[in-house]
Order: sequence, then C-alpha cells, then structure tokens
Amino acid sequence: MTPLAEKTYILLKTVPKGRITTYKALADALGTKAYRAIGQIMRNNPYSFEEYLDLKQRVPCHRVVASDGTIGGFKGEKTGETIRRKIALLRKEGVIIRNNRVVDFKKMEYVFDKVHKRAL
DNA sequence: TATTTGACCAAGA
DNA sequence: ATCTTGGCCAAAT
Repeated sequence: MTPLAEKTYILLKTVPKGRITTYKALADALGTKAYRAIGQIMRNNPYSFEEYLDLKQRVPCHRVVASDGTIGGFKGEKTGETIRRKIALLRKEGVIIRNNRVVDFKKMEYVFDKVHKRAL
C-alpha cells in the first residue's frame, strides 16, 4: 500500500451510494496532479466492492468515472463484460447511464468537503 | 538511478 | 459528437 493509495481509498470511501466522483476530482482533493495514478490505484484496489465482504473496508471503485462522464475502466479493463458489471453496480445504486455515459453527471458528482480532507 | 506504463485529461481539428 | 495529440506524475519494472 503506497501513501497516495492509502489516502485515495480513505477519501473514496466517503462517496455515498448513488453518487459518483472522478479520477481527477480525487487527485485534486488530495493535492496531486497524478490523476493517471489514481486509475492505477483503482486497478490495484485490494478491497473490491463486489468481492470484499467487510462493509467498513471495501472501497467503491465503481463510483469513479472519467471527467467527461464516461464510465472509465473496471478491474483492469476498459471494455466488455467487465464494464457491464460496473454499469450494473451503478444502476443498482440509482445512477442513470446511457451510451456508456452518466446522465446528468455533474449533478451526480459528489463534492468532497473539508471534513473529508481533514481526515487524511 | 533510469525508463516505462497507464481504470486519465484538456484542447484542437 | 468523435478523434488525436501532447502532457501529466506516482508506481512498477
């Protein structure tokens, strides 16, 4: 677990069900420009939301989408059945998706506040 | 130490 | 609405 990864997971866990954030928003909130690294960190997520059972620890990496509202990747892949599972998870939480894009994406985005940043 | 690799991004055409 | 392109920087190799 790298330092940035640890902070990223802590922050991401504050995003509630039915809302989303972006790779860039996470990077910005953490004071780094390494938004590409955030993707790497999601890929290495040891607490998969689907597979990990401990509610307190699991990291909702399916709630992270690209800055233009497109879905982004999941489990190391960017297309195919894996992405359909990410979409299914989001839909189950109430996020509307059409043509691989979050509808009303700006309104669905969760904005990190001072309290969350302070916890890092 | 040096190089390569991305679940990315913003701006242009 | 797509599509390139150049840039970005932490981590992995």
